[in-house]
Amino acid sequence: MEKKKAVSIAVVRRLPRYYRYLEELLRNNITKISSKELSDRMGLTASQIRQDFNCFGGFGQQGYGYNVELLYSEISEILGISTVKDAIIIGVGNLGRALANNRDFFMHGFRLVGAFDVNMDIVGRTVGGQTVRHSDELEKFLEENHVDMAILSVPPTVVRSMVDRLTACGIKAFWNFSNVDIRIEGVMFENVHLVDSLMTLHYRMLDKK
Amino acid sequence: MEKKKAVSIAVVRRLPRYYRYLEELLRNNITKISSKELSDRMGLTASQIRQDFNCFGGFGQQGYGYNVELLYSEISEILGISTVKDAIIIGVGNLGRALANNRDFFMHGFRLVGAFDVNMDIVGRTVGGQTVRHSDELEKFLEENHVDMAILSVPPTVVRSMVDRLTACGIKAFWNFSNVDIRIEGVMFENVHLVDSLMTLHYRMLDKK
DNA sequence: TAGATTGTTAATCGATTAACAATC
DNA sequence: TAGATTGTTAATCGATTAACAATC
Repeated sequence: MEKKKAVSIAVVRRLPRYYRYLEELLRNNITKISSKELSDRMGLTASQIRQDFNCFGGFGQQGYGYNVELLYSEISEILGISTVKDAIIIGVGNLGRALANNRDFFMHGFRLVGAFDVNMDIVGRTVGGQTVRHSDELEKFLEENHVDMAILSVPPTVVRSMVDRLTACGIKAFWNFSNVDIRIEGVMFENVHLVDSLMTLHYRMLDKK
Repeated sequence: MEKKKAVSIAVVRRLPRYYRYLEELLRNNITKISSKELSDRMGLTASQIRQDFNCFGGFGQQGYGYNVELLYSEISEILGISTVKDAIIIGVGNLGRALANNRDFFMHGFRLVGAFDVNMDIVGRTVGGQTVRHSDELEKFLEENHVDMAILSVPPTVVRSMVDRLTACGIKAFWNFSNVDIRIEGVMFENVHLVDSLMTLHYRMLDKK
């Protein structure tokens, strides 16, 4: 019925970027933009931009270009910004705290509904508007509350068992900062492997010289 | 002379992953592995693994497979782990502090040699073994010290001017957390756009249902 | 209407996968 | 030697770019 050949991951990963650039255009009161002009700003080809947008429908007008406001709202719609999903954070160390306290992360389709840690010095503190609970309470919490996604900022050694517990409770999406790859059928992992990113940069710096 | 057709970015981004998996094999005292076996563990094809390694040379042995220790040391060599580069961090808010204090990030080819912020509440504190300096001292510091790379964890509004100042002082590599894209000829940006990552996850979660 | 720019089909390019001869 | 598995060439697949007819 709504079959139209799945949108490739390459396209999906460009969507937030389009969203950002359109946001900026709006801020600057630019009402109209052509694929050529946008491609210059973003460092893409005009052709790619038109191809990308046409995965979702024809948002432009021949001879004119794209209406920025319309395009922005279409892309917001596609990204589903207005559909708020419930997230919890597991591991409230330095990184976890930074993530939980960053309002920016929770203005784009997610809200934080819980925070967990095993460290008794941290349990009871407040991060991102949530009182940190002990990880032992996880199963009980998940039984009583609706949660769509879990942020993983725990040490690599405990990730696997944590993911097992969470998936057992029905969690099917993870924003994973643990630098460990996990693949489970039907479960979605968005990995942010910071060490990998850093090593890639390092390699490219050597390469350059 | 050492011309052999540049290694594609897709391959480069897999290198740290190979490195991680090989590290784990070593930890488990596994001395030998075939491309097939590694491909099962990593969720790649054996063919891709052999292609990837052969961008850098033949590390295997027909009929046997790969010696884990040798392969690990070759990949370490390729990634240049032992060549330590000097990094500074600009912006020591929640995220900047988490990055600076994470020893893990500075055990893979980088060391932190300076930290800067404009907030007087933060200037003078210690993060990642460095006393936070005021950003006004940046140019003087860069004149007197060798710096290869700058970590950008400042608000989006000030990134551009900060990058301009840093590139004017000769910095040619950035680990960029600011969620702003900057492109400058001859300057390398490794972007970690956390909000983009989160929005991508959000989209994929909607898509699923 | 003429000019501009889209939507879309076709061509190209690059990356992944398959196949197999080389060889340990 | 026979079996296994690499290194490497060829085939396939998918994503990007180019081209152009449709149309505002």
